[in-house]
Amino acid sequence: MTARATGGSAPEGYDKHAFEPFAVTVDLAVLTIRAGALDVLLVERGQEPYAGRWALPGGFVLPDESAETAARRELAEETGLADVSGLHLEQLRTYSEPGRDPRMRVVSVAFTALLPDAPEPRGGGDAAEARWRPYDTAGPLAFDHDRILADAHERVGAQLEYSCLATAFCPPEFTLGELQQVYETVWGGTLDRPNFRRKVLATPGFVEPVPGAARLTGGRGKPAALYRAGTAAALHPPLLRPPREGSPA
Amino acid sequence: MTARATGGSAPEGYDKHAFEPFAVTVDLAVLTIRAGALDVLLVERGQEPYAGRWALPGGFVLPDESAETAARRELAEETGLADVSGLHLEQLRTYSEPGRDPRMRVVSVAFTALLPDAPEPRGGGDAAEARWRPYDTAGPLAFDHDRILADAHERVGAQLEYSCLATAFCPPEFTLGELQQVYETVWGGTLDRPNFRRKVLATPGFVEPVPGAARLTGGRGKPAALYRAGTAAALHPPLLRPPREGSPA
DNA sequence: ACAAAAGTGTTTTTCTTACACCCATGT
DNA sequence: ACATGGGTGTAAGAAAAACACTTTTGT
Repeated sequence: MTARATGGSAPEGYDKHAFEPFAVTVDLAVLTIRAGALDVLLVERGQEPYAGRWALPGGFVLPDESAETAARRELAEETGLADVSGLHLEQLRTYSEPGRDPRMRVVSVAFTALLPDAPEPRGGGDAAEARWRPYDTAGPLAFDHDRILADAHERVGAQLEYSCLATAFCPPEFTLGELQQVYETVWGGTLDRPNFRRKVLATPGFVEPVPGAARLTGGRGKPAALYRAGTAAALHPPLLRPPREGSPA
Repeated sequence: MTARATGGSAPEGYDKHAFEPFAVTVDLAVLTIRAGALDVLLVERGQEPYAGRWALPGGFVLPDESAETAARRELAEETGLADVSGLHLEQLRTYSEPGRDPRMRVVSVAFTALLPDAPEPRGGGDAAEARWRPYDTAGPLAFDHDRILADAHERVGAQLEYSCLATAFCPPEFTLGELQQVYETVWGGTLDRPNFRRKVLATPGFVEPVPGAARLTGGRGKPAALYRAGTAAALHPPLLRPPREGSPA
């Protein structure tokens, strides 16, 4: 809905300052893969509450912004990247428990952002310190950010199954080995290389080969072919996570 | 994030009434299946803007409520159902475009709700009129509710593939034919009954048989066995939508 | 007897899986 | 030579799709 009286409790006259206001913010779970590990961007809090604790980057939605616009602005500020227009940014969900910020009523729209390479954050804005931290040892975070981060991880893991999202973790040109590493890092297991390769190449629009020559993978081994992200968004059929031991009947 | 100064634009002193407030509301896309068609709950607007137009039910989030709590309260008010505690309610996403309500800044957290049978809405609250409308002829709705409704439909359709959500459209005890109708109605096609049956029964925890006897389906035909919703939440492997003609390469 | 809906069986095809194996490069 | 990672092939098994067929009810 939008502003309209229901339930007999909400104002109809729109006296904009008569009722208890909600602050609306965005929180960002910015994920990347560095050295084969899933990392998350965190900022150190300077003041109470949770002073000295790490938190997800974020900030207020300004009066003329949508949450998406605010999220992209914050992403640029916190990472220090010049161009964030091509980066993957997606709404996760909204957190609105009354007590989640002890000071006032704050409703926060959370986003997940996926980055390919990972330059050290430039610590823009006024954030005391911004830094990449391994996902596994990120917590405990301020506020309800542990939960937000866990939700983000779960969502990204699920999206890898049925969307082409994995390419968002890769640079513009990448090898199939790098793409496979994305899956293995987020899912936390290993995949069969020949089968992974077949599935990816059999999905139209997932990746497309780059006409140029092959590249070294970092020294050893046969040079790998380069691919670009394709035009497809969905994966049909999906690339299912290998079933964990013990879960099936 | 939560209230914290970033980017140099947000207040740090928390003068709760000094800045332009955001109104926070919930919008509900309440879906059900009636007579083999997908129906959505709509309310008729009494005043401007969009007076006389149909809209999704919803309302303000009260100062001590989470968005989820507000959504369930609105659901009870608008449907007139005595007990909405068991009904499926899930956050869809948040809509925050600055111009989506011409009067003031309204950020709305949208939810999807799924109902089994469908009593005519009792028009609780102050909504002038509440009514079930076929999904296909629901629009055009007020505000950005066409978009919200379309997003809800897409989300529910996708969730049928990899979750046990379909049982939320069914009464406590149902036949496999009814369950199949849910899929066919939401997806808009036909499924092969023997194969559907096998897939459902092969998925542990999706449905479980009711010890009692068989029931008539409405007159003709062999009485069908009754099932209850199982304990599983996810569907492994998923029940994939039949690919539409023309989409695969 | 017939229509309608539930339920079972079977065959064909497709996809997944688990490997074995070769290729190209750096040390 | 050999370790390392890229890439190809293939045979066994599992799953999905298509369709024929039987069962049980109401009219």
